[in-house]
Amino acid sequence: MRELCLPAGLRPDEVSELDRMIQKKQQVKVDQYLFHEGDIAQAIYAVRVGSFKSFRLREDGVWQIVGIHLPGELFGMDALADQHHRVSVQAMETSNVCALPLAELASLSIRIPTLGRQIMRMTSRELNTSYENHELLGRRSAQERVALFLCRYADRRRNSGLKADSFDMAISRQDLSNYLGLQLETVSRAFRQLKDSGCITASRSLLEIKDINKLRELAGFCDKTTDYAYQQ
Amino acid sequence: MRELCLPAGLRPDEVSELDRMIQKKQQVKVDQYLFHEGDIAQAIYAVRVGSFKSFRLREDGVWQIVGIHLPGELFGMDALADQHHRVSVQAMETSNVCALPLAELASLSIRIPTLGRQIMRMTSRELNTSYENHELLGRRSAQERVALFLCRYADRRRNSGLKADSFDMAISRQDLSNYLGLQLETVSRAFRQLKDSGCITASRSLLEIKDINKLRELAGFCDKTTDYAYQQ
DNA sequence: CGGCGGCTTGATCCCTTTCAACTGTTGTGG
DNA sequence: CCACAACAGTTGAAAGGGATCAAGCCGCCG
Repeated sequence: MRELCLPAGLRPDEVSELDRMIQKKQQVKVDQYLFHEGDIAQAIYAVRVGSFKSFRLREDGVWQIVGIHLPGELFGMDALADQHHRVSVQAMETSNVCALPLAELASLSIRIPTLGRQIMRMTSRELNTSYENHELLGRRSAQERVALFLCRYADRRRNSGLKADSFDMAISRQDLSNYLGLQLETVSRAFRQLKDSGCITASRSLLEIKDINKLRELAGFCDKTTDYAYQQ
Repeated sequence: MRELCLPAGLRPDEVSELDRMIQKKQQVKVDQYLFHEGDIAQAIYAVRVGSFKSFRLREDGVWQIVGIHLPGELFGMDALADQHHRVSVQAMETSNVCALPLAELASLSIRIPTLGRQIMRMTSRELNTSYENHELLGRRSAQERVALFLCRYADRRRNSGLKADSFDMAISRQDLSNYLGLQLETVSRAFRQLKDSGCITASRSLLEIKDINKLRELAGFCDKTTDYAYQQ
């Protein structure tokens, strides 16, 4: 827990109190569900290792991925409105999460006001990410979407202290295309263009960013994420 | 303030304490800014009357509307992550808001824990709305987007206690098309199809929903918003 | 090795965009 | 009160980009 951003800003004794509260540091496998849409919420979750996807399912079986969660980020706050989850969450690779049980959270956040504010901050951050996704999907070409996604994905990895110029994307093309509102084949073609223009190399899942500036340019330059960095 | 959903769940004395805190009940005109992207946050806002749009601006002058706020809803929580607003907000018609100054909010929410939780709830709700927007933009035809937008817009009006079957949309076609990630002309044509199929009538800004079921059907049926209503 | 699944590539079609003209409404000033 | 400009929205025709359908490729695992 200590390496997560959640405890940032807490006093040492508060951190250890929080540490005791953490129900379990679960190990989860690929495709394992943390919870389903409609479930009564038990906890919110902090990613330690790996990555997760949030998605909504329609009656006709069509699903839409609406969020991706990397180490250091929180998810499950969708249920804080009415205790019901509005998305399902699945691990995209072998991962590791902390579950923060809601029951204990309520009492604890009275004793540690900073904790509640910290969760509020992380939720606000997730809201902004979702707003950015809206921007990503609104009136952008396929190439721009993919390039912009890669830029932001790399940025978020960097924020989480992970390698950002060469890494293994746990997201399948299937999931990525769904997330970006495109067809699988279209994403594949966009990758080809990016490869041909020399700003990335990509095999099945290993991605290498060769020229971040060119990538940003192809993304339709609009990334202000580093203008005023998130404080924690 | 009393008619807003924010005080719901508070004790009467807490409500009056909150009432005293409310800085001012501002009257705002069309296109008036509440704050700009990048601003240091002063407050979060509760809509009393009218409607607002949140949007992000790119360096090249292209903007993207990422949120719409109706009476009873809160906005400005985008700044709770790091005190900087990540969107700009403008009134879409003559409106009325309560500003909840952040400075006082911090101290007050310690005395009234319910208040903080209520704001958390509203933020979670906004997050879900944004997730729904992602779903709206991902792989949907123009007609589906417009129809689904109208369904949800009507639902949200109903939740706010406003007329939901016949009303005046303050959103211009320009803004609506931007929000939906479509071209102005495309939205116009989608409206025509919806009119021709008999589920709505629409003049410049007056909209009338004649057949909500047919509208839902054309939206590609996927609206689960009433499955488990938001508790307040 | 053989087969499966994930990904790539190609060819065609269709929906949305784009460009352009038009309609109708609002509002202003003579 | 009408003329006119300015603006918002509608409609049409043509072009382009992504979707769709269909093969083919390749890495992986039994």
